[in-house]
Amino acid sequence: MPRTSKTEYAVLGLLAMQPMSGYDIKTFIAGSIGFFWQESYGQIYPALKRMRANRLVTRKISKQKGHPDRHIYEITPAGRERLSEWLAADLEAEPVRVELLLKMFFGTMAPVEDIIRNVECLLKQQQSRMKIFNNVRKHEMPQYQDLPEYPFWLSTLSFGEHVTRARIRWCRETLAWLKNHNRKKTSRKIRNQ
Amino acid sequence: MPRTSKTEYAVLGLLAMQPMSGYDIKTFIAGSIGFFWQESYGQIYPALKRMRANRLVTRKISKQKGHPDRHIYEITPAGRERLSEWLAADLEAEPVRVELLLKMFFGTMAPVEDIIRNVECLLKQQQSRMKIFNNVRKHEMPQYQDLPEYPFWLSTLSFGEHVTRARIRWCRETLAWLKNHNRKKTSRKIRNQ
DNA sequence: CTGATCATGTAAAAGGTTACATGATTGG
DNA sequence: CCAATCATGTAACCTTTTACATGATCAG
Repeated sequence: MPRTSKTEYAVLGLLAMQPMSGYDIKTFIAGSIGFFWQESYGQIYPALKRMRANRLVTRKISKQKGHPDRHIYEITPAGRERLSEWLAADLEAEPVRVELLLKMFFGTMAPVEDIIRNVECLLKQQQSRMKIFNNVRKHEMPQYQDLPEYPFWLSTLSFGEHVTRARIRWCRETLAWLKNHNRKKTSRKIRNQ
Repeated sequence: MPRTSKTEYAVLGLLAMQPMSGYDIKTFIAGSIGFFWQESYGQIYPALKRMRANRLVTRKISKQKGHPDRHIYEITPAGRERLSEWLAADLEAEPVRVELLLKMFFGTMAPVEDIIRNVECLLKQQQSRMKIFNNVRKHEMPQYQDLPEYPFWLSTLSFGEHVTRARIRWCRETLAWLKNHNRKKTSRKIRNQ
């Protein structure tokens, strides 16, 4: 089991759905799995090159007038094999880095207002995420209802909703005590004057 | 506002608590913020070197018998300034990559058993995380109760609990339908024989 | 006429992990 | 006696982002 980069698995998976160009892959990712996975051209094109050299994909060139040629990549049986191996393999624990929690941990080193602003910032990020999820669930998901992929796609959305909801709740709770904390300090200051 | 690497902020924050060696920093991180932040020696030592060159920290050498000398780093006023700037700065949106969701998205390309195993794997990871949180909350946190840092440290723990609980719930829900899905397919197979 | 979209890629830089090199002490 | 702990750091490697280079078309 050769340890291929995760980018290659993402690309193989998409190509297993249908043949695509590097450009298509980028656009497709942004419009579907973008909320939990992203890739840049600097990753996609070299990955396609490597995988072609390793016979996991083949390439066809489709000429166009005006626009540059499209390089269409197709997955090979060896590519599907590699994809299956990865899908069957056990999940490794992923390291996480949450910058806001680092700031919270050092919370006493800054004015409470700064920490409040940071938590509010996370809250806004998560709320706008939630709005997107709501929209996708109502207006985009129904069109896939009859595909066999539908329940799997829905489950990725559901994961996003669960985690985002949890983060929003934490932000609200945290803001409540931070503001209380702030109020107490302020009134103490006033008393001391 | 020069954009320093996040490692430097983590290190500055720890040094603002007390002077430490690179080794101490590594050990401290593992035993406190390890669940949302990790650093390797390959990051810490070069960061200390850079920051010393930039006068954000100073170094004292403490001789020991038997063991190698300890290089104790102390934060400077310029270092505290840099730390404050970061604490006050707005949070940037962080890109995320969740490998399990990538697998879920391609769920129809693998036997359901493989997907089930993956979700169970995540569930186990999250459950063992939750056990650690429970332990920390009951047996480690109380000793810090009177420190001004206490509520901030507790809030980082609470974040972990919220998100982990959400992920555990998602795993349970997802396993329920995956197993149902599997049962239906199996019985169909049996009928077709 | 200006900026977005279509379309390919490369190169440099940043960020991070793992392995290496060194070597005494301490606990099982 | 062997493995872990203490303690410093570097080097090679892998991954990822951002900037660059090129250039036509199309919508406002």
